[in-house]
Amino acid sequence: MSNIDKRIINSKNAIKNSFIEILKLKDISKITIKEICERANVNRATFYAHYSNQYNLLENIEDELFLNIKENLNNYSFKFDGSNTIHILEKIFDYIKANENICNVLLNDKGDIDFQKKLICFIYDECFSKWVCKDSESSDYLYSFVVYGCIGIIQKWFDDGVKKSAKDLAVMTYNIINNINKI
Amino acid sequence: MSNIDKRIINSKNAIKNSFIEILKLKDISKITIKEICERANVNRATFYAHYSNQYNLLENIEDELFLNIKENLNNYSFKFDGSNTIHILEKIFDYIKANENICNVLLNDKGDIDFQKKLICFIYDECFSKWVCKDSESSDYLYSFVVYGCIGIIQKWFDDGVKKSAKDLAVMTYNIINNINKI
DNA sequence: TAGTTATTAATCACTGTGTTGATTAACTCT
DNA sequence: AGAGTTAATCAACACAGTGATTAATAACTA
Repeated sequence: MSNIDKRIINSKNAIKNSFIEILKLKDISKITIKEICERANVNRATFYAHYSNQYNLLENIEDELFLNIKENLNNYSFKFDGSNTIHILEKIFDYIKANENICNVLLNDKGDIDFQKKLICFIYDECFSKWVCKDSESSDYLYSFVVYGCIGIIQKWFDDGVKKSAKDLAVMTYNIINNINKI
Repeated sequence: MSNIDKRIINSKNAIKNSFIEILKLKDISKITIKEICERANVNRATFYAHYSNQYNLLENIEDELFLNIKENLNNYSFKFDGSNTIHILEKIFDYIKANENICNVLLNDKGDIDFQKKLICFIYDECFSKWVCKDSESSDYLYSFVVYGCIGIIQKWFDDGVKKSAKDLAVMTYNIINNINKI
């Protein structure tokens, strides 16, 4: 998995870009390998050399984005102790906004909810769960409620054309979650 | 669209049951018309006489469930004024639990999120929105948060094996939403 | 029971799949 | 810059599922 060869990089990028564009137009289940390759000007055999199908390709793109978001957070020297949750949220939303083209496809209401869940769980675990008291009876349900609620907020954000600033969204999200956790 | 002919009823039921069973095992995009028909002991041409594809079939099943839930609510003479929200929620959850076989497939985390959204929006609009004050600035985001949050609760319910009673779930849901709306 | 109609089995052309082996082109490393 | 490596291409392949169409048959309604 060296991937230093320029040909590999080029092919993979062409395939990914083609796929993202088609994903804006139709559901992943309706996308064929054939049309991905035609748009990417890449032979079908080349696709199969790198990916097994469109779902595996999506998985690769999602993993990449997830890593990038994590890496981006590491650039800041945050303490994940609840003292600056709003700032962490703001940085994450900033990154998403800065990479709107791909994030829109992955995080809007047509995107992969499993990936969104994974992402939100990571954020929530980092930002909130450590300092939120746990009532064992209904805490699992509350957790599920909040995680899905956050997915709803982000999807709404994209539905709105990403007009709201990252900071505003961070403050709003923080307030809602903070209020809930007082139950 | 008379559907009085027993042959039609039988064919459609066989197809639906077969489909639901297969849907427990794999994603809808991986399901072929061929295998639905083989399991249903129905000719492929019969399938196409009633449905255009697996997605159209799912749509039919979803519409049917949605109607049934609404009809079920009409059996009770509720006032939708916020005075008995918990009881309405309980009846809905009761119905879902009573029809667990099909509801599990449609409402779990592998189910169709668009349908779940439609269902929750209906419930929320009936039970809550009429008597909740609207702050125009962030109310849309709050709405999206709550709707998705409720989806999360129901999915968690199924993930848990539907052990919690409908009443408990209703009370819990009511408390969370009620608390949020005080923001 | 007569008349209607849903279902069936057997076709059809077509599209996309995943793989293969030989050829060509592009890259890396010294 | 050149040798050796390897990725990409191309054509061909068998295969599976699609959606539609036919005539024959079976099951229904009234």
